[in-house]
Amino acid sequence: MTNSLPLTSRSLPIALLRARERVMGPIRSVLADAGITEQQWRVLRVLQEEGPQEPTQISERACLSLPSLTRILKKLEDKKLIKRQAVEKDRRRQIVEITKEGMQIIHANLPEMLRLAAQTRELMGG
Amino acid sequence: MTNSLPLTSRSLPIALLRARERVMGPIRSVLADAGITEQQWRVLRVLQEEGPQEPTQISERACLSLPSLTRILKKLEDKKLIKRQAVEKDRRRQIVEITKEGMQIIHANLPEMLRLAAQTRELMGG
DNA sequence: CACCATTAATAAACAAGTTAATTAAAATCC
DNA sequence: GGATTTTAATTAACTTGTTTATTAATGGTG
Repeated sequence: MTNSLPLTSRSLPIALLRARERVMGPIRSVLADAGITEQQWRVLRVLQEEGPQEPTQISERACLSLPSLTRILKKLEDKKLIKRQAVEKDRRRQIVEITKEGMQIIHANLPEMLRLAAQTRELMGG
Repeated sequence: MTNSLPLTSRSLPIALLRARERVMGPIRSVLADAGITEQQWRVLRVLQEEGPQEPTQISERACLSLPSLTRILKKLEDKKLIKRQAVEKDRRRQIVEITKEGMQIIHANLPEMLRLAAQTRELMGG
């Protein structure tokens, strides 16, 4: 039961999978208690850090495809963690913004999430 | 457009996502031409390398949860790429085996897949 | 202005990940 | 031997990933 990830020829993709699971498992657990998913957290975090922005930009920042983001925004809107407003100049666009309820979730979980991120850096050798 | 992955504080999980996509994108493309998915390939590959075995063992080797594996085995069976036989001594168990058709898919794609794996090692710094 | 290409967002279809529950067979324990 | 626990596999419900198609608005060009 070592901490090193095997990087031999054919096990490489599997090593990536195991590393991902080792990192994301505890993160999912914390977020499940908060009632949101890993991807929903990423979207909220982008909005909290960088302010209101358009879906295309969010998808780039949060590393989510636009189709996935569409669904996620719908769920976050249902939970009232974000809100949207139309852009007048270009009616194809919209601006997404985090709500007060969304900010509360961020503040309640950010310290623990940062702790887990630090732990991850350690796992990966800094 | 550098090749290095940013490992700063909060971007770490996102770096993992980007690395994963950079690695798996080309792999998915090759396998799509062969008519199977990344996970189906992993299952076939385990069976080809290690011989017939039980689902629990496959799930460990291929890094798939048992529920996911159940579905994947069903699809591989429909495609006639694997076959199963019951275990007499313990009727909860079964033995999964790759078929000739399954082996053909392996042989047709293994060289290119190994090439991509080598490329991945290089991307990750060997 | 009309036509065509481009862009932002959404929708649809399928495969997989995750968690929790369920089924059925084996093993254990009294 | 019968009740209980454990184990292998499956099922169910929900969310996301991926690809392709679609909708609607904008931009550009003749």
